[in-house]
Amino acid sequence: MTGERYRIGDLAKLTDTTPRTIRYYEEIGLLDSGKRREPGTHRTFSEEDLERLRELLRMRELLGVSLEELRDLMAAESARASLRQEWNAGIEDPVRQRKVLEQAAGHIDSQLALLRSRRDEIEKLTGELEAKRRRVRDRLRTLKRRRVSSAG
Amino acid sequence: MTGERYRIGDLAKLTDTTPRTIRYYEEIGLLDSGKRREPGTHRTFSEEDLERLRELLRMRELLGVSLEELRDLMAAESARASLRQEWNAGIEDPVRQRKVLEQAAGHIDSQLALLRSRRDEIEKLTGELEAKRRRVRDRLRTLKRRRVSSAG
DNA sequence: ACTGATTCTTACGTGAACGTTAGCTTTGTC
DNA sequence: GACAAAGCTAACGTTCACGTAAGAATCAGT
Repeated sequence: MTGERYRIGDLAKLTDTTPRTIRYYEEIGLLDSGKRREPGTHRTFSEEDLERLRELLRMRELLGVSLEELRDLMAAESARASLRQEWNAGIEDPVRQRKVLEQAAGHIDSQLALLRSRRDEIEKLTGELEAKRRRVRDRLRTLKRRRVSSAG
Repeated sequence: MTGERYRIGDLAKLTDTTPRTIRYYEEIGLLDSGKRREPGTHRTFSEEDLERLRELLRMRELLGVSLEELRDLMAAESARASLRQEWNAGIEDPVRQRKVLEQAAGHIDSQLALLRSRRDEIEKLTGELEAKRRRVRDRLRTLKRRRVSSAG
């Protein structure tokens, strides 16, 4: 019922990072795996923790944002996580649920906006580069013709 | 005929950076403005230098690559620049030209490949996020219906 | 030629994101 | 319960990409 539990080294291998990175992310508040840990014991991670870490690394890699920006960006997951916790604890206040869900939706929207603007910039640059490549290829063709005509 | 010449401060304002950054880029070999500079004189930049710097900053911002990777990626511009120099100097060896142009085309292609893969990753993540947003919105709707029916 | 603004080189400082080391404790296995 | 493997905290080290400061030189306008 509780599912598998990963140790920090396993998690590191699964996400292709290092234990140090994971501890650091916890240190700056990107992961809260340490919160419900009994004092004097090792860290343990759930499947959800794994997914969150994967998304963190992906966003970071793709958008090149700082870890601080990332913390704000990923607030949606935290909200959903806290909701799930309350859910599991049996606290089912619909007003509170609405609030959390709306917050999550907002965060997801801002993530989407960022992704879209980034994609647009990339496509613009792609178009410019394609034009540049056409120019280079044109000049290569011109060069070939000239060689042929001078050789003929 | 030689066109305008910018001083480092002007260039910095035009590209929204600082003189320090420009000197640093020259220091690590991203810009070669210092090459043809008379000893004991200030740096001076051409329109082409401006364009190259703009592209550098753009690629860096968009792809989040390190300055070292950027140097390899932008080798196309260097090749084209060297070709133009030879051109202006009257050296018009078609074999050499072909080589340089083909090299430039190759570099542009690798830039394009990187941009495309990046765009694909972004679109994949976008799709996943949109699905997630739909799930959140569905739950919000469910929540609203429940409130209405319990109030009715 | 003077002068104020800009630039020069050299060198040390800085923040982010970890790497590495040291000494100790916890965990899985026989 | 012994023992190796992995994890823990605390602290210092490192790299990248510049920032900042100092003192001298150069440049643009008069």
